[in-house]
Amino acid sequence: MAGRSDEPQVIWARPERTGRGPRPAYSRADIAAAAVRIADADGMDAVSMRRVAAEIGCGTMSLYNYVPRKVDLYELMVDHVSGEYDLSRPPSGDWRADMTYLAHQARAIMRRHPWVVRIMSSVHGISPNALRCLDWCLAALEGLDVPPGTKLELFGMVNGSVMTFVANEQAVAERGRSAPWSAEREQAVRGAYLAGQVATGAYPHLAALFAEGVAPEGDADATFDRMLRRLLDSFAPK
Amino acid sequence: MAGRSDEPQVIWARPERTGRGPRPAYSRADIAAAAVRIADADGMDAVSMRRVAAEIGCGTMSLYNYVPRKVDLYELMVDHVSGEYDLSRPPSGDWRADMTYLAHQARAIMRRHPWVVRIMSSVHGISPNALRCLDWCLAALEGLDVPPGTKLELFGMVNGSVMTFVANEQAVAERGRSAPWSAEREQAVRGAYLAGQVATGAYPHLAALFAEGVAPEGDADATFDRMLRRLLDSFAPK
DNA sequence: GACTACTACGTACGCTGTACTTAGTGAAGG
DNA sequence: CCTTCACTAAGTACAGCGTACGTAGTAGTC
Repeated sequence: MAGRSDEPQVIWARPERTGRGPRPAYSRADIAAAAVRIADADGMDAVSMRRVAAEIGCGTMSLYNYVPRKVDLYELMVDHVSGEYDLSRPPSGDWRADMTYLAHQARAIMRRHPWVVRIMSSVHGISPNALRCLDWCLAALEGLDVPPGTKLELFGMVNGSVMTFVANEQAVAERGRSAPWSAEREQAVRGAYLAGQVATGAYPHLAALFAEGVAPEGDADATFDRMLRRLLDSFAPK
Repeated sequence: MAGRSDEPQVIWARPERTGRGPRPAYSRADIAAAAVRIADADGMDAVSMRRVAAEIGCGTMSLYNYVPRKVDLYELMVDHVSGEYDLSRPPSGDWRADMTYLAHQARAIMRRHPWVVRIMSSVHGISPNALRCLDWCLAALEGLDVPPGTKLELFGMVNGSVMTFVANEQAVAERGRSAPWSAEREQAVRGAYLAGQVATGAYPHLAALFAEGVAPEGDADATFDRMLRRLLDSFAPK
């Protein structure tokens, strides 16, 4: 019977193996890896239960023995790529540097697996690799003299801000990719629309910004670091 | 023919009425209102093209004359609720207070329409009401002496952070709602799982946090304001 | 009045998540 | 050792999705 209703809702609270009956043919790691492979190759929309089952080589419904619901598959996927954090070296003692190190890795992971940002919000954040990451973070913040709750807030805000930032980056990058014509053409249409709206006079301050020639916003990496530095400073103003 | 491929990808760049042919029977506002009504009542998953079409009283495929793709419906929905921002009074002159005012409204809107956070990331942010909001924000930031690009960054970070915060709030609230048993039971299972993981000794610093008795995190409103204050301070440290 | 862009609508296709059923397997308890 | 039964594996089926496409009718433009 698939998806028993007296099971915990969180997949991590389910033991992977109960010890009774035949040995499961696949591991959670196998399944996660397969799903990640599909998402990397063909995008998140290509990740269906059927497709993942086919990828690991079992029947569609057999997959439900391992993954009771689709969202649990998301859990596995996010945990799997969270394993890409390199936390082998212990924190340096400079918590700002350590948090920056962590944030840069988070951004790198999200760039390597763009689909992560789409499913991250539906994930519980208590998967093994999430806890591993949190623990390293707490170690890094040992020297920071703030209440424990604030450390969790810091962790959450850094993660959230990185996600928001990358989501914006992706949105900008995506703008044209799906256009039937070239990206430039679509960008031009957007620009023309915006210019038209501004020209109506309904948005005077936005018009002023445009007239002033809004900054070319420079390097994305620089903007990212600036954002991050601001955020960290806000927790311990010097 | 529905969904012509030589049309702009952004619905806002499409005129609502071209002047040729029969007068459209419905307006974008009608459609947006209908979709919002459904989402408010039965959740985002209930918002399908069929259901929206039925709600406004037309055939399913007729809706595609107004809304070429599903994501465009999202645009209409987000713009519609963005109309709930009260920007009737001009900015006060105190940009921190004004941004706080804006952020509180954003949070209120997302609490009134929980589904917004799920679709907000797939939206372009150049809808009429988004521009109206941005313009008010720019007016509020007139007194802040930073480059124009930084003002846009501030707007983006505030919006993004509010979204992240509310998404977390919702995730916590949702944790138990979908459980077959009571929310407490599920919470207990989660807690037991976490305790078990911590007890393995794999997460020493997390264990220390638990042992120390992690702060009960107090009022969510207070946490929100603290987060916001930090963010604003990070743009203009006093 | 002819033309033509537009609205309106129904049918149909391929896909989704997953409830339910049946059969077989192998470790645990007596 | 043998019975028991929780477990794995798989297939079938269903309700619903987004939307491509074709057809018919309508109302502004030349």
